[in-house]
Amino acid sequence: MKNYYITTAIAYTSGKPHIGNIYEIILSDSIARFKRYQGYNVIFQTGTDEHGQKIEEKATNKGQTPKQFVDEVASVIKGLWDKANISYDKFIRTTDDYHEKQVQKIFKKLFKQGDIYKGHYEGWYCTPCESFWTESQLVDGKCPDCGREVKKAKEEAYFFKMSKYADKLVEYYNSHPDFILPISRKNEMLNNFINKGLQDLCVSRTSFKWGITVDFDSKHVVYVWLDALTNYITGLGYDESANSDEKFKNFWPAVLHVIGKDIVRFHVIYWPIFLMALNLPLPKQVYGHGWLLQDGEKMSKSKGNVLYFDDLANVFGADAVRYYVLNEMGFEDDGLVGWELMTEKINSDLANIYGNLVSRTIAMTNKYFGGKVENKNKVEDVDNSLKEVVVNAYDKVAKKFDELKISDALSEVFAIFKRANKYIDETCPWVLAKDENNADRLQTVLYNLCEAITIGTSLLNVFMPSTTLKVLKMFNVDLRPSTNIKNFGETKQFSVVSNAEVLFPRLDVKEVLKTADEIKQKQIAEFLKENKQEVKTEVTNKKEEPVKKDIIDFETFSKVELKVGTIINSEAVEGSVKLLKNTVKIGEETRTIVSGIAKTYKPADIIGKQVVVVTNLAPRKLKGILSEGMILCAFDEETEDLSLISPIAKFKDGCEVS
RNA sequence: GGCGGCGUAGCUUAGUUGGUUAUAGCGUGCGGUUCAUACCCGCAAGGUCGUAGGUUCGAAUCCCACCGCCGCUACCA
Repeated sequence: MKNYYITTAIAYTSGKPHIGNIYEIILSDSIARFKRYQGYNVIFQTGTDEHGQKIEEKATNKGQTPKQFVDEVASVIKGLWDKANISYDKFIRTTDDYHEKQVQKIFKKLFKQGDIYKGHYEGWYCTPCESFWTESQLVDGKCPDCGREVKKAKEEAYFFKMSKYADKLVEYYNSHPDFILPISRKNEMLNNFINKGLQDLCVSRTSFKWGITVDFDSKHVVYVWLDALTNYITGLGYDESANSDEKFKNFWPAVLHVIGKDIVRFHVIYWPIFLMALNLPLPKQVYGHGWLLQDGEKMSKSKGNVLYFDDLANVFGADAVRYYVLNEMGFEDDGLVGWELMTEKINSDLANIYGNLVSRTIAMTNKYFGGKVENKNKVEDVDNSLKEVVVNAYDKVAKKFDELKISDALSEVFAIFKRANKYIDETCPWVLAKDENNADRLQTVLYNLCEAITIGTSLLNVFMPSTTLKVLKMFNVDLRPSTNIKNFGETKQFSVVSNAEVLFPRLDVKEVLKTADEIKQKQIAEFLKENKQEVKTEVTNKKEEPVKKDIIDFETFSKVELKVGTIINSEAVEGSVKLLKNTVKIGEETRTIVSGIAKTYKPADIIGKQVVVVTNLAPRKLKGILSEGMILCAFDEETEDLSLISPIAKFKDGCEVS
């Protein structure tokens, strides 16, 4: 029997996951179930990523230890996974002791063999937040989290030599064209990272404590990706000193890592390189799926539009929600979720097509034959076109699974039910029932329907595990295994329940929206409670309006030093389209200021012009040139028109603007 | 700004070695049916295939330009 190891990304325990997060788990679950159905020996692993500064902070705010905090969240997550009927074989937590131990060993090994070295992390440091930011992360040259001043700082840190393995990585990409799916992601990685030269990755932190300690240098904590990514091997019982479990030996490398498109980079660059350094085989495939968007926008608590699996499942049922997300998300694109969309889709596919088919078939079997039918072999031409669809379904579904086109696989299954509904119309059982002479033909027709439903439902099981078992029970048959899923006529006799339970009741959109609104109000209320008076405006403004900046007092404003200056020289910055390097005379001093105005102004246009300069702005390097200040401009967001701001009258350089 | 992708019916979307009348689902309209969860089946309407050029006997498909949207990334102070 062949082994198949599939993983999801591990969920970050900073809060309750929303429907978009759990989509990935449902997707992986249906793949894992299908592989088991095909006879593979499957290990399906999921779990939680529990370290990091953010969690440390959240715990502190709640007056808990980080461990208490993650224990709570992890159990919420596990509960959700269970509610969604996720058939994981292994649920790993990065706080599990065997994981922590191996991460420490791995870190030490990589350090000893020289892949990890000690250096300095240079960046902009925000003291109150205790965090480092890169130049590009800064907002207005300030801390993106709290908006306060940052200063250049150095922190001792460990780095991983990425570039050492770049060639080998590219080689692997080339020899495994399906390694990264969808293919567009691969090009992004090559163009943006690998071809431009890989930067060494910082793999330790000293700015917070909640993580796995570097055991030979306890000031340091292993940085998140080295910690989190290794879960894929530690979960199988990997041991750095060659005492790995049998499970690891049999199941590594993973056949498939299912992840969100936002973390592709970590899985197709850093993770393979870590594995190379450990001298382990690389995973066969990494699939970066799209996102579920709430009516086209990202979910946000402050808008009250975050959809949670349990809320949805309470309205539609867990299987119906699974059906919706699996059907909605394509292979490459993002998908849409929303209460109205879900109601419509579930009504049309599950209630009308599938549920109603089961219902009418059972009703007729009871009405005409007291609930028992067998194959009387009174065959007509129409039967064959029904059978053809049913018998071919399995191969089609399997092919779609191989291509990871899961929503297409689902459509192939539904083709059976659609064909069966048509078959009823073609055969008109209620007409046959009027003539005793047609009894055998009528029974054959109903038998064919029961058999088609049995096969279709067996295939549907990997998508909707619980409802499908209910249906099979209603027909008093077992799930048809893959070994004879193509044998139409396998069942000798059907003996159906006398009263078919309604599997998927039709839902009224208005009723659903009423419930949705209640949930939304509750969510907003909770959000406001958590965040007190903050961001109230965000809640009421549904449409994106230009962000109004906060009112500042005079004192804050007067911190900004503005002066009149004259541009005495200006030249284009080599290799840049937008930037001009200007020399500005401000009173006695002259400064170099780089500005993004080259689209509007040529150097000759502005030499000699007077401008207003922010003179106490932290210097910043742009395209390698140190820019000491900022020249004020008016800017039209829509037209991208731009104009320098000058004093109306010729003025003395160096004068203050206030 | 760089690299990549996309733009097809009201909505979601199929469609490359260029080749009769350009898919399919939802929604809409009409008809049929009554076993069924007012469901199912059939038919129809609806498209200048983003815009404007070019190559060709022939372009949704290939080429060029432009407009719009998206992804990654960057020097957007």
